[in-house]
Amino acid sequence: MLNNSAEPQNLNELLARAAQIAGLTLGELAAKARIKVPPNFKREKGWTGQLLELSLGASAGSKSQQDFAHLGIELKTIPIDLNGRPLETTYVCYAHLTQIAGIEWHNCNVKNKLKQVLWVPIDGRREITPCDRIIATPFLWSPSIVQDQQLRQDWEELMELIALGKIEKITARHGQYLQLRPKAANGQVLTDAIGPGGNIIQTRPRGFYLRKEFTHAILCEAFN
DNA sequence: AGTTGATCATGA
DNA sequence: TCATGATCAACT
Repeated sequence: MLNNSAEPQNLNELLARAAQIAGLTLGELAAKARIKVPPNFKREKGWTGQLLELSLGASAGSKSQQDFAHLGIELKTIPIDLNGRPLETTYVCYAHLTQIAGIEWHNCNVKNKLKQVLWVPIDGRREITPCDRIIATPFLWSPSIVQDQQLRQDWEELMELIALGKIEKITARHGQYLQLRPKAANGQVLTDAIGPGGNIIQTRPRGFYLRKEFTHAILCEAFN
């Protein structure tokens, strides 16, 4: 998907653009971008996120940093139901499983990614065809002191297990707000990780995800 | 293979 | 019914 939209030069420009797409369907926004909407997301799972990047002028190709790096803002679409509840967990970033010495909460990818997020809630009910799904009101969010602490606690617990070579003991049930789950093209993909004896083992790549409970709280305070 | 964008689909 | 574990696509 090509990025033919100019980057917003400042925060107001970005927020103004975001406000303008509220209420549109994905079909209407796709028409503006001159791209086709898939009948479902069985194959193009990240299509909505890419449409929004394109429409809001996110800097494409800039990996491992925020979508709007010059503004320090990350863009996240989030599928919701009629009650405004999240339908899916939210991917944050890839989890490094080796060479984690020196990585602390204050300088980790999770904290950096979530410093400022432009959330774009979208009616994601599966009974509605992607073309007709309506974009709700986008809003800017930064973690509160409490939220930062919640994420930090889970992150530190997970990272400690990883550092102790217990990656294979970690399941998605760990962490109250932040969880670790497989993140790869398929189950055959392997990457290095720390083994039980401090040796290097092969395991499935993992990613950090925000639980629905956490994002629901974010949505609630935004629309209370 | 790594990392981004995520949702799918099956077992519990 | 729903979360976990698996998977899909693009790009590097």
